[in-house]
Parts: sequence; structure tokens; C-alpha cells
Amino acid sequence: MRDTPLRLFNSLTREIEIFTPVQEGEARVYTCGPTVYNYPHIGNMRAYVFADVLGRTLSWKGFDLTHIINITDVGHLTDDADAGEDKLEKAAAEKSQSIWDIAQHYTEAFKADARALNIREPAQWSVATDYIEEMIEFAKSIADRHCYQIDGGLYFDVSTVEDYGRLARVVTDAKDSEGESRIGDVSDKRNAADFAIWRTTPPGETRQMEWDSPWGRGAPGWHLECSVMGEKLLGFPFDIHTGGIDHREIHHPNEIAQNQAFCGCGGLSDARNSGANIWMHNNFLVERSGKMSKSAGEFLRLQLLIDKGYHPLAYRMMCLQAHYRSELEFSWEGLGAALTRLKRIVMGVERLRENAMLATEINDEEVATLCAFFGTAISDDLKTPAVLAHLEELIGLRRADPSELLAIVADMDGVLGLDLMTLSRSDLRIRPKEAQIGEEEIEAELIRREQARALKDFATSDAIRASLAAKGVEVMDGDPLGWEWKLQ
RNA sequence: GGCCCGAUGGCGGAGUGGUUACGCAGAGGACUGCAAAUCCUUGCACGCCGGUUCGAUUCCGGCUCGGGCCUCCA
Repeated sequence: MRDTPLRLFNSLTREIEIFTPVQEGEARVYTCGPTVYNYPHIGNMRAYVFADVLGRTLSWKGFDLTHIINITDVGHLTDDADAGEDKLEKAAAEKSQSIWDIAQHYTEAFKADARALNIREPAQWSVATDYIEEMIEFAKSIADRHCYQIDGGLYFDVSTVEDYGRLARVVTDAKDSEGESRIGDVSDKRNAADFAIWRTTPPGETRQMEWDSPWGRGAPGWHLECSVMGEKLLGFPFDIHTGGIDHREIHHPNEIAQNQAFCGCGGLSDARNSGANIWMHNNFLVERSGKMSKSAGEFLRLQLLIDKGYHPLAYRMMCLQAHYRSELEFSWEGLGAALTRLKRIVMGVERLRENAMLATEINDEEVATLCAFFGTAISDDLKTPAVLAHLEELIGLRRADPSELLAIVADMDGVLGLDLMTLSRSDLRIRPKEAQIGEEEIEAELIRREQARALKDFATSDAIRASLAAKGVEVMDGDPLGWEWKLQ
């Protein structure tokens, strides 16, 4: 099962390809990380759950994984590519805090969410502002042949590389900015798609984050950091570059163009010229009102789910139930369904651990078949929905040795990352922040109720149950926990 | 205006040229004083119109609807 060839969808070729590492036995992966000017919403986190499953799968298959996730703490603008304020500068101004404090705060918030979702620590969280010198060096090396300077700074001329925009499948006539494009001020760029490599600070202004460069004092363009850190930390070409599907259209084509310029590479019919062999993109988490957006004001944070009582891994389960390339619809009902599913799996694992299911006759064939299915599913472009189905069937097998099943579950969970071996039923108890009654009080009431039941005073016991129900507590006599908060 | 994607049962979400995963919800059963929880079993679907085919949910065309991108965004 481990040696089933790993097949992954490459956005660059739009085809499923067999993963073949650049370096035998190694896997080097770069994931576009968050811009830390605000809290991440759960849609943002889907990208890292996906990248984590990819990384876990590579590890599970025995590759020596080097995973880089960057932290973007400079360079993102609030509106179009040339005119907006830097998001971080803006956030800092609004809170009248140091931009560095802002970045630090939201970086920690992001990492906390990642931990809560069981996203493994990458080999390195690479921070953009730690690589300013390298960015300048990188830019210098491509400036003569691929860039030009205008008022806003140093710009990349996309017509100087072959196959610009292939990843996006955009029929970009670089020379032609006519048509109905809604981009307003295209300033004096040579091509509409040209982008900033280095943005100079306008005369008379000062920014909290700015550096000297051969093109004037200013800050790097957003696309530069990923090229530089990818090259520095992993080397071109590395194996896999991941990110959200939105990056397929602008950020990654630009990054690829920079990479081509840097290594003097030709066209993209050879994927390696892009800097990475495989480009992978996860689709969005959406809600009825449309795509989640940071700029739309309120957004769903992981902490909100936790406050409502959901274990964070319920959200991970929700992600795993859908294929990473499909849009996934978020709803509270759906999250509840994922939590219930996770709970039942965890209870099944607990049952195995207690050896509650004693096998009467062993049928190794069933086990072997399911293991093979698992290997096939995860190797087939990370089909986690199928993996979950196989896992549940496996846990329910009657004619199998529980300890053997347990070992297999542990192995599968190495890929899924749902903490199935350590999570317990009680960990998954719904825990709303806004509970109207304390746990001690509940326990006391339950003792009273048990006493009444012992005396067969069902009127009293039912009254206690009803009064607890009114406070959002559901009594469950047959459950190891005894009681549970109700959702909502 | 341009480019692209999707449309599967009550909800979410897989997959397939012929026997249509799975989860949640629902139903029935076991258990329970009852209920809940749990376990077992189980009903329910492939947007519309054509075409290809012995046969299409699956392939092709059109239509309708929904969504995304073209501007920062996972």
C-alpha cells in the first residue's frame, strides 16, 4: 500500500502525474502561507490542512520531507497591484501599534490555529522580512534582463519570459491592456500584467517597513518573497508548490515568471523551469453568501467554532470529507455532522482498545483488502473522502484482531492527522463558551437524578432531566460521558 | 465584456458507460423505566433538452441555474 505510486494533480499541466522526487527519497514542498495582518478564517486554514495531508502522505510513503510555509509580513497591498496601502501598514495605523507587533500577534494566532488543527510543524516557517537582502540580490540578478524602473518602483516585464500565465490558462496578450478590464490606473507599465518587484516609497512618505535598495527606499513586491525563499530554502527545482486556488491566477504565474528569469530558464512545457515540478492548489471553503473574504468584515475564525463548543478537529474532519480540489460548503450543520462522525470513529477506536469486540473467526483477507483500498485512495491524488470510508469500515470489522486493527488505524491516522489514537470521547464533548450552568452543578444534578432513579421515582428524575435540557444539557444514560451540551 | 468551473438523495460529499461510496439527518430494531447516547439494519438522488451507444448520472452539443477569476485574498 505504501509503495503504490503517488499520483497528484499538477495545476501547471492540468493533469494527474506520478510524483517523482527531484532527489531520490526526498520531498521538498513549499506552501504559500498567510499574510499576517489579521486573524486567519477557517477558509484560510483549509489550505494548510490540505498541505499538511500532502506532507503527511509523503512522509507516510517514506519520503524525507522538507516542508516550508512562509509568513508574509510585508508587501501585500490593500487594493490593486500598484496603488494600495500595504495591508500591514494599514492594520498598524488602525490600531496605532507597531507594524512588527501586528505581524507578531497575527503570526502567533495563525500558528495557534495550525496547532489546533493538528497541522504538523513545517521544517521552517520562513518569514518574509528575514529575507529582504536575499530579495534584493534576487531582484538585482534579474533586473537588467527582465525589469524596468518607473515611478512606482522596479517592475517585471512579463513579455521577457516564455509562456507567461500558463498556470492560469489565461490568454494574456501581454501587450494588450484594452478590453473590459476593470483595472484602473495601469500607470506607465509596459504590459498590463507587469508587476512590482520593488515598490519605492513615494517621495515625502515614510513607512514603518522600508529598506534601501538600488531602486530606492521601499519594500519588496509581494511575489518576490516566495521565489526567493523557495530558491534559498529548497533550491530550484523543488518538488511541490502548494497554495490556494486564487494564487493560480496571479501570484503563482508571477512567481513562476520570476523563477524563470532567475534561472534563465525557457518555457513551461518543461515544468521544472517554473521552479517546482508540481503546482498544487486547494479549492475554497465557501458559504452560502459566497466566498469567505477577509475584507468582508466579520469572518469565521477557528476560535469561534471552539467557542460554540466544537472541537477544532471537527473542522479538520470536515475538510477531509471533501476532496481538496472541490469547493466545500461550510455550514454549522455540516460542522456538527463532521463532529458526530469523528466522535463515532473515536468511540470505535476506544472499543478496539478495550478489546470489546472479540473476534470469533479471523478473516485477514478483509483487513488486507481495506488496507489496499486505503493505499490506493490516498495515493490517488489524496482522496481523503474514500480513505475515511475505508477507515470506518475497518473499525467495524468483526472478524479481525482488534490489536491489529488498532495498529492499522494508527498508521492511517498518520496521514489523516485526526488524533484518533489519543482523542477520547470526552475530548469531543461539546463545550460552548456561553454555557448557562457549570459542570459541577450538572454532575450534582445527575447524582440527584440517579438517586431518584434508584428509588424508581421517575417523576423526579425526569424533571431533573427536563430542567437540565432547558439549560442546554442533554442527559445520556448509556454514554460513557453521561451528559453532553447541546449544539446551538 | 473576457476566461473558467460546477449542477448528484433532506443536507454535505464521493464515484462510475450497465450492480450508484460514505457521513449527518430520517425510518425500523437492539438496549433503556422512558428518553438520549451507542450499536445493527434501512428508505431516498444523478438540473433541463437533444445526440452518440445495445445501454448514459457518467461521453458530445445546446439550454437554464449557481459560483469563481479578470483587483488584495487560502
